[in-house]
Amino acid sequence: MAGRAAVPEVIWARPERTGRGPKPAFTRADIAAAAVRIADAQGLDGVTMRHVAAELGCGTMSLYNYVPRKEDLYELMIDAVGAEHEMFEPTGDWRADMLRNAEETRAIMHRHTWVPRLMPGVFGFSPNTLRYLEHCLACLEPLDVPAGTKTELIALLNGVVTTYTGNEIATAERARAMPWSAEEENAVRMAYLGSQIATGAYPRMTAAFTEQSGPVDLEAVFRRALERILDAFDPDLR
Amino acid sequence: MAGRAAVPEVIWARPERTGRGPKPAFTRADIAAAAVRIADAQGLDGVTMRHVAAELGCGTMSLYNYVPRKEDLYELMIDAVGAEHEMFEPTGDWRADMLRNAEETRAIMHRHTWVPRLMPGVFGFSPNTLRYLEHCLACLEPLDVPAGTKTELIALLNGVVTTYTGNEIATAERARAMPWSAEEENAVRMAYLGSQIATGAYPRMTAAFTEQSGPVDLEAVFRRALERILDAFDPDLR
DNA sequence: AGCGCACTACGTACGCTGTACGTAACTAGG
DNA sequence: CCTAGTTACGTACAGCGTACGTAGTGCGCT
Repeated sequence: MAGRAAVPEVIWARPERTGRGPKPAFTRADIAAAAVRIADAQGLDGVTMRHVAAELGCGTMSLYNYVPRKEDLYELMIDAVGAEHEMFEPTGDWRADMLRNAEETRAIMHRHTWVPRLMPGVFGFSPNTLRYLEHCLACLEPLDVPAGTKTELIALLNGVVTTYTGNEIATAERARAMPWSAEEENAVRMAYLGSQIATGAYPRMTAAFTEQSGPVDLEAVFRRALERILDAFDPDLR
Repeated sequence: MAGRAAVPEVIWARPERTGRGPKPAFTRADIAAAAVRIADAQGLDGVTMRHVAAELGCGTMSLYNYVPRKEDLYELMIDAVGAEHEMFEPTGDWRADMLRNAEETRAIMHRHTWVPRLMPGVFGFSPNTLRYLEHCLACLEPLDVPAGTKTELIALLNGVVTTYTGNEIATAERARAMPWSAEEENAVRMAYLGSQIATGAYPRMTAAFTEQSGPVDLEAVFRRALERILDAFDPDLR
């Protein structure tokens, strides 16, 4: 009856230390940093409670004193890389500022390629997430639309950045970590795609594929997508 | 040296049966259907090789005759639900047609709530994915832009649909499956958010939050996002 | 016709995961 | 000073993906 309550927890709401008992050996930041280090070096699958504990030099189960569930560890990681955002002074040009924010997010994801895989699952408003949102709203100050619309712009832009950069990274990662080379992988997939196209069942796709010359420039596609989204919110263009 | 080659495989390129030996007990469609049934009933985490095999009534390792890696099972699943797309006759109104496609994708995802979680990882061009792309291109026939731009439109739209519907589902799922109620969860999160806002560190967020009255209508936000993206590609609006 | 081999079927086993639980050491508050 | 709340962490368990070995089956070739 007086057992531990089955109550939801937001890790950010839980105090970092409580005063009684031995002093905690680590801070939350230590733990996040260790997990990020592992994820950067070995990929997200290397982030296990055992590995993080070993990286910190403590027993596996000691981690659970700081992080009640593994999911919370992920939340710590996302918050940690959120600190890498440069919260620059808004210039007054909201389009340029938001583009800069987007490019920076993309750069962070390329530094920490596990971020896009983690983003969808992480929901909480961590401290650095809140700081970033506030910064985006500051950049959007000159934009004369309701606050709700600004929120929608930020969400749409962030979603697209995550999706696109995630794709870029997935494409690049498939090369690494596989026992075969990127060329082989591509060759096999393209051979299959070619065989499908050759059946004539997909005439329009065939046209689209043969029309394009050379490999797709993913970065250019990304930037065009950003511009288009900004266009869609720009009152000067309607 | 003459061991099994470490060569990439596209499951769709691998023939479904080869004529020699005993007849396979299942088709790929059987397996996909079983996996989808489990995922619908128990969630994606219920989809394990053991469970799928049990659902089919065969030994766990027999599954590996049909599906070399679990990842391929996921690809089968995505392809299976792709068959639920209605490939209607294009009306000539590309905006309306693409909106219909997007809404249908959203409906499919709400029927199979595990799809958004799986989408980012699945890369291959499965038969039904190809059919759907072809159908989208057919819908975009009246749109007078280069083929590459059409592809970008489709990708952007699909990405947004996945992201938004994934969010809708994640929000709804958090209520289920948790040992606490959605109200409790929300209360705790909102209490934390309120405490953060109360610090005054995020004035613009505070304004945005207090300005809005009532809960956010996620579906309306979704539809606005779609319209904006279509706007961005509409030559009649530039 | 009959042999051989490619294929299906599947039990066992291994290394790994998240984490529940119990116990020992430690320190701040009453 | 005592005691209650913490930290620390070893052990244990259920479950995962899948490598490997063996037995049975039936098509294709000689």
